[in-house]
Amino acid sequence: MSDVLVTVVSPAGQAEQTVTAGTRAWELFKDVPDVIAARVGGALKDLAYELIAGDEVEGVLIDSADGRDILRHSTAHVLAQAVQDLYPDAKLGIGPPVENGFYYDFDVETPFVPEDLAKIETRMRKIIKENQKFSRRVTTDDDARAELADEPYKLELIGLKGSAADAAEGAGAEVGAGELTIYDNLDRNGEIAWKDLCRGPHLPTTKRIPAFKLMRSAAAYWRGDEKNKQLQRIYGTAWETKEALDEHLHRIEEAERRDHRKLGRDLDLYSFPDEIGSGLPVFHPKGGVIKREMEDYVRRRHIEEGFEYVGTPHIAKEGLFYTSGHLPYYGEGMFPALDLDGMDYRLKAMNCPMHNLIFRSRQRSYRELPLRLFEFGHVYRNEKSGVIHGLTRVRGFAQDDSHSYVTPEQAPDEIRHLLNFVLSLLRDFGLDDFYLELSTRDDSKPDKFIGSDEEWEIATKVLEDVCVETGLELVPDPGGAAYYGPKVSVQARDAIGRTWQMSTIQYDFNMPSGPRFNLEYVASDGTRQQPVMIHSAKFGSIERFMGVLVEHYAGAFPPWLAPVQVQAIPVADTFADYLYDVAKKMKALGLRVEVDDSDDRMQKKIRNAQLQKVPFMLIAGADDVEAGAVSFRYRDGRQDNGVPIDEAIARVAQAVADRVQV
RNA sequence: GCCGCCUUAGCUCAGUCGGUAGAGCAUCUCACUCGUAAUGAGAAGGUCGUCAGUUCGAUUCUGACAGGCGGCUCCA
Repeated sequence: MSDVLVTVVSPAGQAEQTVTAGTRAWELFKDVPDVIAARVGGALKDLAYELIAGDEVEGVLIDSADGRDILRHSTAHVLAQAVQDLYPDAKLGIGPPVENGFYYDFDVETPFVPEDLAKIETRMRKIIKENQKFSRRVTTDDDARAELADEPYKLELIGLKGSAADAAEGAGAEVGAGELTIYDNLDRNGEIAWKDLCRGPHLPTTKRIPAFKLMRSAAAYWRGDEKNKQLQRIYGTAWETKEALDEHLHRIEEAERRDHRKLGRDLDLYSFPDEIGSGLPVFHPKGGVIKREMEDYVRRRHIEEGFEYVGTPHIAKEGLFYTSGHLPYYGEGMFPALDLDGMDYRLKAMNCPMHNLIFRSRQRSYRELPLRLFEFGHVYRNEKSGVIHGLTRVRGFAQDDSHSYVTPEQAPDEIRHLLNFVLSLLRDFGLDDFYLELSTRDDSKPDKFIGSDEEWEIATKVLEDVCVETGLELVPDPGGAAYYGPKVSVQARDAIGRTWQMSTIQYDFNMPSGPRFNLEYVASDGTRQQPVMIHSAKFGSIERFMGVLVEHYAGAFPPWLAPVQVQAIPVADTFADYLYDVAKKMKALGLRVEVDDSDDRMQKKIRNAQLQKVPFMLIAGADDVEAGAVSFRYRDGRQDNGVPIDEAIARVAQAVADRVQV
């Protein structure tokens, strides 16, 4: 038997090793139980892979990103096996790993209920305990079709092989671009217990699944297209250890604790009255404070950055939205028409048409450009009922919307200016971890976009160049553009690592054009030229941004945003007047102070202030009165007693002015 | 919009195998005047999401609708 020379790559470095022909990858790693797959020449392989001369082999640890994907994908297989054991008529869809877990789609007669999940989970544990072996087998298209004749969705995937990754998210996990493979699950006797069309790789055996949990079931359209049948999707999660699973479940609890819908109720910020309608929030006084602080600050910053504040109505004659292209291209997103004296009016879904009319209200000179119009424009969008979600997805909202009218030459600078402005604003609100997404046209759907190929190319290039300059991560989003132009969106990561789409900047050569608004300015040579317009929303929407801030801060706002900045608490009733005097001085500086003069005991008042997440508690009793001082208690329980009144006031005022967290 | 689940007091939740309901917190009243996360007592509060149907009788069973939740699709 001949020997083969392979290179083993490990964190320690590379080492050449001679093994006998027929040696399998697992033999290189038998001392490292956490290795569950191999990376050979960059490609992931099963541990059963047979080494050939010249291979560069690296062990894949179960707790690495690739290792977790493999673990989760294998767990998805176990899920599918369990489902078909219990529901033999279930047809298989796809079952890829996703962030923090996996899912598998099934076509079943009756949808799964929570009790079914419990049953399936039990069955899965049994399969895991049986220590079934994942065994890879190469097949041909024709053989696979014969073997999987009862699996209509798998047959469809075989037909899509190679382009599967484009055809449906996750389908690439089933059929790769290369050869077609089936994985057999072999029981102790080597009998095939179950099998699935799959690209792999997989764990060596089911017993290598250390910890998993089924999370929920839901419907999902086959291949992500709402024209297709809905399959029943089961979501689960799997981890390298029981501890890692527990941590994951704990993180989910933490996210629930921060849910802005719950905190909005607890902190009396806003509500969603049924009587008004789905997706139409109302802001209570405390939410109103946050909203006003946000608006005041952003309005001021816009003016400092050269924007002019304008105002436009919520409703307009329908013709305007034909001119803008909204009705033909965005019609299903708009509310139905209201008939007034035989004339159809529409609630606006975007502010740009109105701003264009302001631009067009008189002749414009090149000397005025860039002309920057800005407002908090309230827009109304007829969102499908199933997508409405707290403040982050609503039907009526205010955009901090601006339109910059520029010459084509000015466009790159203006976009740069806007992007830096956006990022600085988000940082001011405490978000400082971003990436950018560049949404471009879907060339296969020309009827969804207006304008020429050349114009799109220029616009996209300008946006891309500016994005690259920022040095931030840039993620492509093909097909995500607005109908009138490509878009950059700023995605911000919050305190617990979730990302939110906030700001957008869009380059638009279409609306100013002849067939639309026919916007013009007089150039230095006296000719009439068409400006480019750049749409930009910094928060995206005030509502969504507030929702994100609530979750980011878990309701514990920095003082400048906190609805109540100082809660004054007398140790006993007799000290209330003393605190009223302090509060009066603070109010004179514009600070938001409340004195709790209720009948509650001070301990209860502290508890209440704590639950309301007030940044400063100001406590005063006999000791403080005697010293002309007050005592601070902070949200983390920290105390600072006997602070002279003037110093205490200055301390609060400073924290507000500096927009810092305390 | 689609699929599943859910809807009992302001909030969180019990409960009624069909005979019109209960707790804690919050609210109000009274007493207590207290040094860093819940003082005590009492009161008030619900046509059990809405509308139909079955029934002697429906909060409970059935259906439709509305709203919510989790996904899918979509999106600021």
